[in-house]
Amino acid sequence: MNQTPAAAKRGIPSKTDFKEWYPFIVEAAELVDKRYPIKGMDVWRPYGWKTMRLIDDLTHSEMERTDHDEVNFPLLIPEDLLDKENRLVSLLKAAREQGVDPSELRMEDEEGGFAKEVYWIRHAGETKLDKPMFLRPTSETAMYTMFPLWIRSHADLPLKTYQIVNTFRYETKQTRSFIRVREIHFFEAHTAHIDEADATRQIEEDLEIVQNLMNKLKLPVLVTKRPVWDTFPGAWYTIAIDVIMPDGRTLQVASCHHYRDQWAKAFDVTYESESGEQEFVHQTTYGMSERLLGAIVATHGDDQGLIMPPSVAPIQVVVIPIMAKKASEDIISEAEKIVSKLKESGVRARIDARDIRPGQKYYDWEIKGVPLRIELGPRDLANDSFMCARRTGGKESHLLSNLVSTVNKELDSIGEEMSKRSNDHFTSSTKLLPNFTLDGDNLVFDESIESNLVYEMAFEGNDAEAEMIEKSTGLVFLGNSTSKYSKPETCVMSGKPTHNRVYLAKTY
RNA sequence: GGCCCUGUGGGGUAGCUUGGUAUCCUUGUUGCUUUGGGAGCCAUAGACCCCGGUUCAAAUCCGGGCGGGGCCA
Repeated sequence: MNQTPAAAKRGIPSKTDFKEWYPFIVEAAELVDKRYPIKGMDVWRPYGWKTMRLIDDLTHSEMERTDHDEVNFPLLIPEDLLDKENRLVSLLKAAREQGVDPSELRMEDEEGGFAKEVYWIRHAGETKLDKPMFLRPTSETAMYTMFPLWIRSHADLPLKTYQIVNTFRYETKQTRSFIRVREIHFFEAHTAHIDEADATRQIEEDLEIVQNLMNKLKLPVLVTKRPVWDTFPGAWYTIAIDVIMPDGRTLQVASCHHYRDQWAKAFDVTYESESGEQEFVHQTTYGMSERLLGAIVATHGDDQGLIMPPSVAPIQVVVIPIMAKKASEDIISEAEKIVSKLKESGVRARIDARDIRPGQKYYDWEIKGVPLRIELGPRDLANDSFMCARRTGGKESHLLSNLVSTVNKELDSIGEEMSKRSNDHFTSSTKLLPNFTLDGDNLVFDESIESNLVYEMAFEGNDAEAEMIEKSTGLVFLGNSTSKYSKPETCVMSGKPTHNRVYLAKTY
């Protein structure tokens, strides 16, 4: 592909070569430093960490809005609690495979859950620990050990908690910054409810929160109920939120689990109802991670570097003084005034007064994706104006007297342009599954299946039919979309009328 | 989980087949020049992943570890 001179200068690969582009850009924009010598554990650099903190801020305020309380649990969990979880997961898995009610099965010791991907602590100094501990891969077991102590009566419900902490999973697969890591920057909300219906309402609230966040981050998403065979065994059902990456593969950026009372039974989380009975609570969880940042990088970036959504850009406006030999002090002091005015009005702005050529500065801030650049030189000063260059393209002069309102308008229009671009990509990446004929267990398609697209179809078939589709296309079922067909469509396999809109994709 | 490839200044690379003096670009620093509104030039700094083996001699060959990348289930 053609590279612009700017991209060639910095050695940025073309975004069409996403496998090269992504790892290059996360380091070149100084989000992370991958040179730390442990696989899957990158160092967050200030610019990347600030961005993540701003994303977390959006999460915090959504949690606040919906009356969740923040907690902070220990990183270490004793071994016996994992056994408890594993027994539960094995039991539920077995029940699902045999198609029976979990309560009819006995709990047996069997490997399951996260057992194979946890980091163990077996020594303290030279001393072997009597009770080994592990680093949390997620906090269900830690939290549900405490929930019974906190929940006594129906008046204690609903209990809505969350935390943003690091969790650890020993990934054996290839790791990728933000997308697959071993130390995860994890958001997890855990709630307990009086009954199944109230837990279901919680899931609905979670999905509303997801929509609010994604609107701010300018990320269009697929919301699907995962197929049974792909649901976490501890969950009754899972709703997942996926972003379509530039190569057409999907990335799961959030998920909500409805646990019903399955975990409550394993951890004995009960409350006394109004009628004085001991009842099990119904629980949900909602999780997200730095994958959100990965999705932002991948979705919005271009051949020149990142483009940060104004809502989470650590620097929304950078002011570049264009010096002239005689007037440079005037120009710098005027540029500083602009920055402080913007800061007062709540805009994240900074000056770049380094003694290097302006062109170099432009490259630096473009690669970091600063949405708006203000240039201030002698010509502008003479006209009481400033130059405004959008990272999404375009550059105009505006009057200094309208500084704050102009900047806010420009930031809004950058956000709109980003939405438009990401929606266009989303729309053009989704296609109806082509017609096919059956040849034994194999589907023969009229048109070839593109690996860089997400396919949509009406589906009401069984697991065997789903497997045939997966094998023939090389894609996997994301699940049933939460936005169903308004009128019944014909199932591609069984021919039955159905409202189920199903998505197929290659996944990360 | 299985198989394959790979590791050279801060970043990207040549050299490895056939063992002996490490190449070029970029970045950093310094200086010059330029109409400081997306320049050019001088000088300078900086590297063979780690441990072991073979050898007079290892970036190069062999083994292991760690790191990186790819493919399959």
